Amino acid sequence: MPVEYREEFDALERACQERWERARASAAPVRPQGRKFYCLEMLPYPSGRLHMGHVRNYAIGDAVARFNRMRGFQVLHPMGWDSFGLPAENAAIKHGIHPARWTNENIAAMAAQLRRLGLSYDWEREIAAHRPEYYRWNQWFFLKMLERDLAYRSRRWVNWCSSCRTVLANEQVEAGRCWRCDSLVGRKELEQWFLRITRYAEELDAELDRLPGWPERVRAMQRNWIGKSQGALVRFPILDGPGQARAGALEVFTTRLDTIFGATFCVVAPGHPILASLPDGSPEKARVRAFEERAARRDVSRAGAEPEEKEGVDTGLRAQNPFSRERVPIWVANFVLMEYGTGAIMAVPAHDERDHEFARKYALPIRTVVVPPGSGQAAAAPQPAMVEDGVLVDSGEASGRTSAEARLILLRRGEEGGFATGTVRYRILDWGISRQRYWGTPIPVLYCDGCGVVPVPEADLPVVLPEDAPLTGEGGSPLAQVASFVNAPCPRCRRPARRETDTMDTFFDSSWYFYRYCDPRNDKAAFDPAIVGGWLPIDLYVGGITHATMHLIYCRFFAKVLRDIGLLERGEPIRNLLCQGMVLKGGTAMSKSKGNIVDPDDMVRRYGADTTRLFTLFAAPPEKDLEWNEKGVEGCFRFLEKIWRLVMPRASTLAAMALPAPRDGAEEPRLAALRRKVHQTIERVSVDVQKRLHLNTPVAAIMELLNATQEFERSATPKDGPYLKEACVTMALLLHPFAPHISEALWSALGGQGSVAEQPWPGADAGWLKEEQAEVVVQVNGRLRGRLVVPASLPEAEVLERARGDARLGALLAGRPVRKTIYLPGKLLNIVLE
RNA sequence: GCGAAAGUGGCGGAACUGGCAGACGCGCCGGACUUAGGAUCCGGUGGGGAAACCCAUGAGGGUUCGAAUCCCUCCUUUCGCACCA
Repeated sequence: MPVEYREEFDALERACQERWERARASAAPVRPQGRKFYCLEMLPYPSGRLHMGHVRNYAIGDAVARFNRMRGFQVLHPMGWDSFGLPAENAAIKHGIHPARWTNENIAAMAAQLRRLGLSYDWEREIAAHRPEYYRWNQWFFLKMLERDLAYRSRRWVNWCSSCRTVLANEQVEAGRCWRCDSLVGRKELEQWFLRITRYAEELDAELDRLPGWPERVRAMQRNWIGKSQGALVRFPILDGPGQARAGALEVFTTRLDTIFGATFCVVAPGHPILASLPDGSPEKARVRAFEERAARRDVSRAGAEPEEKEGVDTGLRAQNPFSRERVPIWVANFVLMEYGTGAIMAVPAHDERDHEFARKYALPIRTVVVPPGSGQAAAAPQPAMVEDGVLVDSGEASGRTSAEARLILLRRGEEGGFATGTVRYRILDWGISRQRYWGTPIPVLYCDGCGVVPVPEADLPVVLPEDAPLTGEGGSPLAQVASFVNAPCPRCRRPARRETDTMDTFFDSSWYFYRYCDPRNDKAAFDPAIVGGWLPIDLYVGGITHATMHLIYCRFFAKVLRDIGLLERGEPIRNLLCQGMVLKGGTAMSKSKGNIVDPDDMVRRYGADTTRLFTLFAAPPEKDLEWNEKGVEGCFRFLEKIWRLVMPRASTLAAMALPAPRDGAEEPRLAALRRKVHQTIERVSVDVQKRLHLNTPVAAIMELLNATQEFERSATPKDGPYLKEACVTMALLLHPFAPHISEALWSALGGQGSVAEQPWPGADAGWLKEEQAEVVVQVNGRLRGRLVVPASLPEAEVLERARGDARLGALLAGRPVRKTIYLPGKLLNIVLE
């Protein structure tokens, strides 16, 4: 009695994994020769336990990696750890475990889980962000950016999470709440290090159009985030204010210069510098100050929430519309943002909803200057605002022109007059990277009373994170309390200086790790550009959609910086991006709080790695959410059991046989049908994985082949052996990307030499893909009326004759003139009657 | 509101360039083997109809010999952005 799969899978999978490891089956060469494929999955945070989202992510990547290895590519498929960050520090505060120990133990546990899944990583390239030999290059990149004025220090209002006691990037604030702990985000003013990502805003935006291998929604999200908008800066001279006349001008940004003759007032944001010019002691100043204080208070908890009621006060300042020469009031109001544009706007209530709402509330004038094309002069103010482009009225020389023309005409005039400039603005802000945290990369600068900000010399890198910082969760940066770290001589003057005590945002770590994988043990440089040049770009990057705007913008920014430094050839590191869907249970994401977690270890114990992986691939296409279904898992397990039961009892017999010659069996329908199915399956699996990146349909195709082979086997005689063998061997090969362990067992049982992983991917024989006897679908007036089995090459006229000869079809066609026919050879005949 | 994606059996999903709707799996129904079956194997399974046929891919229209697929209008869901001037 042969061994059942149920009893065998665990030992079998472990044995395979040991063999692969011993044989270094997944090791990539230093430099690829010939065709290369860089297959990458997003760097995980070592939380300590794998979840199903990880398993799905890695099963997808591994299927693609194994497939391409068999296709003869040299595949780089690495894995590592995004091992700096808050949870390690929180664990230290809560349980008194040192972050390093916690992190290392978690890495060991998760690496063991990954190994048990049989993922084909080149573990010799493993990296971890918290190791000095890695983060030293963070520091080196930071120094390079400092040299190029891409890193700078600035005092700025930042998002402050009082629970995590740290600064958050805008991207880390979701609807006014901390992306990790979900508590309300406040504001605080701090000296921060920034990276000048805005210098690359234009390129980051423009190149989105040249990333055809990226999902449209990710590109849309990035476009939105970068927020490019074309417009003009217009200077409104200040005419007078409370108590006195004054010089100067208010600069506003607008994308609707065509509406400028309708600008009946200006609005500045709270905190706008012009407000400081109000004379102390004036009632206007008091009014404005009171308003600003109210606005600032509200700002703290409302960031990202619903827009609030528009409010403002008249500053008493008056400016002149440089186009219409009209005198307009300047207001301060809560709906204008200091962070965007110039922090000041011209308000055109007739043609902007927000301005309209504000003007109604405070009874400010509303003047129509754009009307829909074809309508005459509009007298009354539109209600609500008419925001679309149209034709201008009451706008001087631009009257009668379209909005688009008017924008050009007015801009030219403004430029000639010296009061307007065409410009482009971006919503994206510079990337604040300072974190008041311990478990991160120390920022390599010192502060010297004599020399100011002094970078740590390259030769002194890495600035190593001290081990003994007090982690209490209170106070500012833990490093500030480590005297032996803080106090260091100034590299320039040698006098006592203080080290920077903030650490880097961990997105810095993950912005360049995929270069390091190419050259992971280099201790002279972050990487050798020649080696990286051979492997990049990443041919497939698989990860969650959650990183669409943060990680995936930062790493594009890094690529451009590294290109400009001369380390990279290209500024876009990722050719194809696959954002896999979430793994759900009961319609929602698995989470501890919902108690709906499915434990990967548990699945592997009960069904094995192959089944667990197979289910995550089979149940849904990669980019869609996947609903976990235990019955579906059992279905996948049954599939592997069936193939096992088909092959194993016959394996030794089949192993002794030869495969059939290329055209053998062509005359006998049973044999031909099986061979055709074999080759059609090869074709389907190959095309779906390679061209469409669909992994559920290839699995389904192999299941079909199994069903066909089982049926064939039931009526098989000993002389059918070679054909049965061909089907079984093909299944063993095709299955390898999806269920690699069982494929090895089937392969060697069938007499295969070496590992399946080393076999060339089977090619479909074109001769078997063509059906010789084709089933032609016959339609009458576009409706399905019958089928005919005919030789595939039969001419149209004869197919029509046979249709007439068919009892049922003949009856339908009899006596009715044919207007025309449409014939797809071997597939379909549509007979259109009068 | 703006942007993106998606609506197909009881469920997950398939249908590549417009050409047999529902592959494959789950579930369900029936049968075989069995002391038993929640194991295994075989058969069936969109709806209506005795049948010929008819109806059916969110709704309605259109293009076409032919539409799940293309076009228009609308509805719903998910995601992202949201006072960005």
